[in-house]
Amino acid sequence: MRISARADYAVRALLELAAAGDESPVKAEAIADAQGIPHKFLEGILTDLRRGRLVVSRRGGSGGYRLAAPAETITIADVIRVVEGPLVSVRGARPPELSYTGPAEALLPLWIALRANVRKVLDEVTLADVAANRLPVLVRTLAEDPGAWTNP
Amino acid sequence: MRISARADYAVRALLELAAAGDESPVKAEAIADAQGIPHKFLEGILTDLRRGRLVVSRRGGSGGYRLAAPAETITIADVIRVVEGPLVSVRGARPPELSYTGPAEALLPLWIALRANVRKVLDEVTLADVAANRLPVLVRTLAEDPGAWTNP
DNA sequence: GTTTTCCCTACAAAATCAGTAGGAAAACTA
DNA sequence: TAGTTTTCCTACTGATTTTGTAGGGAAAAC
Repeated sequence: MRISARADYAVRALLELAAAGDESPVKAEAIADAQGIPHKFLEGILTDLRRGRLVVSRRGGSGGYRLAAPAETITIADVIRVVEGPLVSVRGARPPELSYTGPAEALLPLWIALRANVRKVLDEVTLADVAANRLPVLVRTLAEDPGAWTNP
Repeated sequence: MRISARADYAVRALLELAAAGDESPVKAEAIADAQGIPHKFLEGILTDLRRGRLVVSRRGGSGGYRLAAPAETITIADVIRVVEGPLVSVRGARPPELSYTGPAEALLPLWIALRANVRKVLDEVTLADVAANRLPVLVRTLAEDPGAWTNP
């Protein structure tokens, strides 16, 4: 289960916009520099985000990108869905589209539960939460468990 | 965040072994037929599972595969780690290896929390649980929420 | 009218995914 | 011992996805 570079970059780009506020747009190159993202690659990602209505853009001298909605209303799950598609998929299909037989029958509710627990984190955290370093209590609790940081 | 065909097939193959019990080994072809998995592809997966010490094999007439340990002691996370590597990775790296700057700093604890919540499901469910359709209460509860089955 | 910046298309190397093919080695059976 | 069965090993292939790069066109600001 991997988060692609596209998704990671998309979230970081939006966090820069969330931090910049609503006064003036931020240029793609400024975002790329701030977060160390290849600038032409980022442009493609920003196009996806615009088509997904998460950002609005303006061209010209004092142009750039702004969030299309308040940072408090955009969740991390929203971002991943725009750039990566479904949050969780199994063999390219969403869990409800799968069918299992024999001893594997209970796999379907398992994948559903997995997706539910992923949503519990990504659907609850907004860009504003991350940018201000104020994660919801549930998420803080999960992250504060010492075992959560050890590798296997 | 996707579960690959390899991982899905691996879990289903092991569930067939869990259901078969310990008496006699199950042939690769029998597993492939039972679960509708391409047989030569499955052979490669079973090799991984053997190298990962999740199954043992025997050749010849009455050969086949058996679980290397009781089904109650092998978790779904174990299986995914053997065939896919780390449970959750971001841009190919495990969360603790990442570093973020500026407004993205709180992304690291977020990915850690995400991984922790994935583990809460996959580390707690064993092959025996799924094969017998007796998922742990936590997982049942997650899967029974009606909203968990709706797509976006 | 010039500059700036987004916007669009096309391309491409590399990795991953999902298999296939053919046979060698080992174990069992008779 | 000979023959059958099944795992085990190596290699290969085609499709898709990922992660970018290159070059220029269109709109907006100044």
